[in-house]
Amino acid sequence: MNIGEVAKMADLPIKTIRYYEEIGFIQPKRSANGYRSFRESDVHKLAFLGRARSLGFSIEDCRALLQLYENDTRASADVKQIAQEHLTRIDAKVKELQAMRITLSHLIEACAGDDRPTCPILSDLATLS
Amino acid sequence: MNIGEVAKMADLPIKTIRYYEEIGFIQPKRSANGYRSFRESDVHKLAFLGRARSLGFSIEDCRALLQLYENDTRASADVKQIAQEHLTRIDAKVKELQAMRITLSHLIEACAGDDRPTCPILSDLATLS
DNA sequence: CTAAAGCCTCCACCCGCTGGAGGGTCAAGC
DNA sequence: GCTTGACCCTCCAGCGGGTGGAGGCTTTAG
Repeated sequence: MNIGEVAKMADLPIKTIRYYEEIGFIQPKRSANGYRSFRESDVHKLAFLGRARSLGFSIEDCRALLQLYENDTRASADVKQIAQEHLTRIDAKVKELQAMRITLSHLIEACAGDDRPTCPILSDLATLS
Repeated sequence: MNIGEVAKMADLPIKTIRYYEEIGFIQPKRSANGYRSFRESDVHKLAFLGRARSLGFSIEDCRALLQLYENDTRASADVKQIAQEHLTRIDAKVKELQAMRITLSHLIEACAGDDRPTCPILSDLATLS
């Protein structure tokens, strides 16, 4: 399979697939013309990576997950730990964003949003903490 | 004032202040020895920027906000619009993270997390969508 | 035979800093 | 006067995770 077909099957941009090869996620062979030649298993790996990335796992998490995926003697505890740590990071991020959200929505509510210069949003930003 | 003092007052890393000069947020003069020489107004601007950044505004948002801040004839509507758009982006991000969170927490719950290789997390990731 | 589509490599860029190398300057203590 | 250490400077590289484009092959369709 050529890269274009694989890109459609794994639902990933061509550039991303080449990048994933560069960082060692896959090692497709080359045809005589220099084109990458992908196997079914590459498509599976790429789909796996795409799904993991869409759940927000970092590239390094993906690398670890991929290794576990390919390791028959893995312990599910190792997978769970990676996922758990990632969930913790997500929760932290959500909290951070929600804190911003609250402050911001209060400021927006307080702002007249007309043609006058007085603005509680700017006043807040200008406040020395 | 030298950069170190300013960094403490505005609660920003020195590197960040130099970067903010580089991208045109401030234009401190130079002393004879080549050191940056900051005014009170620079400290105010930097604190403003720090606060805006901590609310998640992008650098380009900050640039616009700073211009409005310094413009006596601004319309608060312009400020409000920037804030509103930013809030919308935050909401989108929160939703995205929460969707990940839900999927991920279900998978984690379903995973035994022991020394056996069977793992619903990996099974899910490997599922072709 | 030609045009378009597809593939290749390589390099630069995005954001918002951050770290480090390799240096000059200044204030305090001896 | 000299050293030490804290400051300051510039310049370059790198983070994550790709993305865009230039410039050039190859393959395929008509």
